[in-house]
Amino acid sequence: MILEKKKAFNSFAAAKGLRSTRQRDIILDIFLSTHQHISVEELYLKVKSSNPGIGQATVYRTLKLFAESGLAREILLHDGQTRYEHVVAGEHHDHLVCTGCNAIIEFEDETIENLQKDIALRHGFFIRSHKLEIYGLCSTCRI
Amino acid sequence: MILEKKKAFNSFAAAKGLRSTRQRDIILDIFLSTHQHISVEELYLKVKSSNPGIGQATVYRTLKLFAESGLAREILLHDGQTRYEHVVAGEHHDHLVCTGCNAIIEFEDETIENLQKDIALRHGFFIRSHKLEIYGLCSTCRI
DNA sequence: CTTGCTGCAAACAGTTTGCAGAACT
DNA sequence: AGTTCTGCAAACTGTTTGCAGCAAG
Repeated sequence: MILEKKKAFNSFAAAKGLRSTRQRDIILDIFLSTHQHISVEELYLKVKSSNPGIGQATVYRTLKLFAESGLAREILLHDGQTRYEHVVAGEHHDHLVCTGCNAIIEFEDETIENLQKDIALRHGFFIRSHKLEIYGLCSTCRI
Repeated sequence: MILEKKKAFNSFAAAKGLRSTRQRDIILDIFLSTHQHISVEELYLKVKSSNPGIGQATVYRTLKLFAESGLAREILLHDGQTRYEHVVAGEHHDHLVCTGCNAIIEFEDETIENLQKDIALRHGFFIRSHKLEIYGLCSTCRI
């Protein structure tokens, strides 16, 4: 599945006339090996630890490309950092964000997705994407 | 209703031992007179036009107070500015955000709210607040 | 009179950009 | 060879903070 994602990005890159570079490969590998919701800074540190030569700006630029290619999605929480999560084709998950321990629990609910489509339809709105975040306390922190 | 909100803020201020100042009154008045989703910068410009002496830092600080008092809510869209919206007790609305013209359409859907409660229950999660944003093109921009 | 609040400017954090050299095709 | 990409550092943007003076209680 990681291989598929790499192929997907390569097609995107080819279609846009982008070059295949060592840095992009490395950053893609590391991004794909991470868990969800990594911040640019976190990813940059990971990248730097195995590849000290790679600059922060490249990581920023590359993540933007990933987002553009549909491989990743930018998410904004309330900590002042842009985070990126993996996009899994045909699947969309939303987040329960614990304000106690910052844990993020993912969930998916088809009914909610369908209701959103109804709402959009009612407003003549064409949906590109959406984001649902529920803030509160997880089972551990609520005690 | 504006008066009620002022009273609510004054109780909050009193409870926290905050002082009542000319600046906070002015900023509160202007905030309450605005429409939804105003950015700090926008509000600051409004404030400055009628009260040139008031500084930007005060506006930032005061809006944070409003959020803390439950009168306003911070929202993050993808334009790099923190915005504040009015909190209406017992009501919660979500947003359709047009990426074409930046229009924001509000909606409310009780079914979605209830589904969220179900999901939270299933995960042992205690909900404090939530945020649902649907991105796409509004009826004008999709043409 | 005491303490909190304000305005200013400087500091800050995250992100973007200009540019010269390196790397891909 | 011709372009795109990279790394660096500087620039930028939105926001926060330190501090001296001002104002509320």
